[in-house]
Amino acid sequence: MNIKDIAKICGTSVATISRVINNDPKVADSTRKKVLAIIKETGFVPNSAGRNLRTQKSNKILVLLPTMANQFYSRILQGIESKAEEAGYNILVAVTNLDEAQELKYLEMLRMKHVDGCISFFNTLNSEKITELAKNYPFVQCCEPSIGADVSSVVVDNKQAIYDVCNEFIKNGHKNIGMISGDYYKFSEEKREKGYKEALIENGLDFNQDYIQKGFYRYKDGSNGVKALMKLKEAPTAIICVSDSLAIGAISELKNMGKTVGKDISVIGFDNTSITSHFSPTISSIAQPRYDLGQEAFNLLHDKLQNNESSNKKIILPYRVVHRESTNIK
Amino acid sequence: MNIKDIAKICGTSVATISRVINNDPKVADSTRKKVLAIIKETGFVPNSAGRNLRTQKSNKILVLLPTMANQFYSRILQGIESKAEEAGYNILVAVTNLDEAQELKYLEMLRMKHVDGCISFFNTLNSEKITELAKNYPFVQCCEPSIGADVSSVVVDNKQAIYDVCNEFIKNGHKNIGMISGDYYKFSEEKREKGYKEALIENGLDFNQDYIQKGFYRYKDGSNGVKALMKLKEAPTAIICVSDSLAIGAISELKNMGKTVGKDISVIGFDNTSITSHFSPTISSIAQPRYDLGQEAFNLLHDKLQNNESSNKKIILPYRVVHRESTNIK
DNA sequence: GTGAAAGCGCTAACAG
DNA sequence: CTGTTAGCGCTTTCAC
Repeated sequence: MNIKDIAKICGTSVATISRVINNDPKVADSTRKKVLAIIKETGFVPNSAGRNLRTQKSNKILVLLPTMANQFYSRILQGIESKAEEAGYNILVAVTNLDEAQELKYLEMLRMKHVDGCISFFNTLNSEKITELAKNYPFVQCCEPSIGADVSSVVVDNKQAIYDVCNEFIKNGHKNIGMISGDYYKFSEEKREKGYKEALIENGLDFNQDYIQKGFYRYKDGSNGVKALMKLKEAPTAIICVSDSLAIGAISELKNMGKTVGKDISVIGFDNTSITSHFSPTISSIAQPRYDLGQEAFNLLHDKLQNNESSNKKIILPYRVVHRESTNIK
Repeated sequence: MNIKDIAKICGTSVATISRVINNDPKVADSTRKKVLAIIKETGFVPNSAGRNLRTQKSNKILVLLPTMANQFYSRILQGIESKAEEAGYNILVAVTNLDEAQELKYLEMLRMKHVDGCISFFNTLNSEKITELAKNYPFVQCCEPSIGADVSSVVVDNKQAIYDVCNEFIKNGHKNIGMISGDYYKFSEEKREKGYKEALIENGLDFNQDYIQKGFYRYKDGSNGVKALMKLKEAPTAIICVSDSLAIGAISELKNMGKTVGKDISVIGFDNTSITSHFSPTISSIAQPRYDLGQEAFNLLHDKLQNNESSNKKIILPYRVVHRESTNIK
C-alpha cells in the first residue's frame, strides 16, 4: 500500500495525495476530505525511506549517551522529548559505553543522514573534531561540552556550585575539606575542582592536591577515595563528591570505619538523584535542573536544525544545593 | 558526493561501485582496489535513504524500554549490542515512559520501516495486539512477555526463583513472610507471587493476601510496603521484594523503625544491581543473567529477521540467588 | 486546484 | 567481470 495505490483509489494523482499528507493549503476541501478518509480507512502510512530520499531529511534526532547506568539522564531525556515532539522530531538514543569507536559509529548516522541532528552528553573525540562536526551538522552538547570546542552547549555552573558548597563548609568551621572527583568527564571535573580550589584559597586555606582523589564513578571509587583521604595526616572533616554514586561509596566506607556521617564528617554528592533521600543518612546533593537541561538542549539543536550557520550559544542553567542529613550545616 | 560521482571518478558504472560496496565477489580485484581507494579518498558514504528505499530494509533494530531510570537495562543492552554488531545491525533505543501512546508511536517505526525489528522490554498493549504485531513484524519480548501472546521471548524462571528463596526462608524458621510486589509488570509479578504462594502452601503455611503489598517500583513504594506489612498482627520476619529499589526503600524504612535488617528481619531484592553491595547492610538479591538475556533476545530477533514465519520460541535462562547481609540464612 | 513527470541514491536483473 | 536500465515511494516544479 503506497501513495500510488491511494491515488488510484481516490481517483486523483499522486501529487494530490502528497499535498494532502503534507498539509499543502492549495487542495480543494472536498478533495482533501475524501483523501483523508481513504487514508484513514486503508491505514496508509507514507514510506519514510521514499520521503527521506526525496527531502534529504529524517525528522529524527540522535541522543548520544556515555552510559545507561545512570539515573541522571532519564529526566533530561524527558525534557528533550517534550520539545522534540512539539517540533515533530523523533528521538533515538544510543549508548557509547565511553568507547570512541562506538561513538564514531553512531555519529556516522549524521553523515548517513539517518538523523538530522544530535545531542551528545559526552564525547571522547577531541575538541577540533567536535568543532568540525558541529560546523557540518546540527550538533549540541549537554552537561559535558568539549573544552575549547566551538559548539552550542547547555550546562549548569559547575564551578560556582562547588565554590558555594565549599564556602559553606568553611563558614561552618571546616578546615580540611576533601574532594572525590573523577578522571573522565573532563569538563565538569575541571570546573568543579576549580571551584573547590578557589574557595579554599579565597578563604586563606591551603590547597593541597592530595585532598582531591580522582577515579571513576562507581560506588567503589567513592569508597577508595575515602580510604585515601582518611589516611592523610589531617583527615578531612567534609568531603565533596562529584556524583551521588561517589557519595554513596564514600558514606558506606565511612560507616565501615565507624564514623557517623553528618556528625563526625560531612559528605555531599552531585545530581540529587532519588536515592539520596532513601540512603541512611539521607545524602545532601547539588541538584541540576534536568528537565530544563533537556529542553534547552533541544532548543539549541532546533536552532541548528533550521540553520546550521546560526551562531553557537553557551547556556548556563541554575543549580540548587540541597542539604540533608549527610551534611551538618547551620 | 554520491555513487554516481564515485563511478565517474573511477571511470566505471554505478553498478560496479554498488557491487564493491556490497562485497559482491564478481568484481575484478584490480577494479575493487581502485574503487575502494577512491571511496576512502573521497570519504564517500552510501546514502542510506536510497539504499533503504531500494532494499526495503534499514539494518536497524529498535529496543523499546519502559524507562531509563533503571540500572537493570544497561547490561542487557550491551548483550544485545554485541550480537547485533556481529549481524550488522545498529541499535536504536526508545523510552515509552509506560505510556501507550508513546509505545504506539515507536512501534510505528516498524510499519514505517525505520527499523527492521524490535526487542521490547515492556508493553502496555494487550496480548492480541502483541500477537498481531509479532505476526507482521520481527518482534520479541525480553523479561516481560505479554501473558498469552504468541511471540518469541526470553526470561528467567521468575516463579521458581521466588519459590526457592521463600523455601529457604521457611527452612530457616521463618513463619511469617511478606512480599513487596508491583502492580505494573504483570508477567513477572504474577509469576513471582505465584512462586511465593506455592512455597508457603507446600510447606503447610497459610497464604494471606495481606502479606503481599503492591505498588510501583520507587524507593518510597518499598517503604510504604514495609509500613503496611509491619502493621499486621503477625509482622513478617522476612520480606521478599521484586526489585532492588523496593528492597532499598524497605530496608531504609525498617532502619527508621529501629530494626536491624539481617538480624531482626531479613530482606531480599531482585536484579542484583550494583548498589546492593554498597548499601548498608549489603542487600541479598536474585541475579538475572543480564548480558545473556540481551544476547538471547537478539538471537531470537535475528531468527525473525531472517524469516518472520519461523516459529516462536520461549527461552528461559537461569537465575542465581545471592545472599548478603540483609538475609540471615544458614 | 490538479496532474504529469523528473529525480532523490541506490540495487538488482539482464545483457553482454 | 562489467554496464545499462528500471524502479523502490515520495515531493516538487511546471503546466494547465
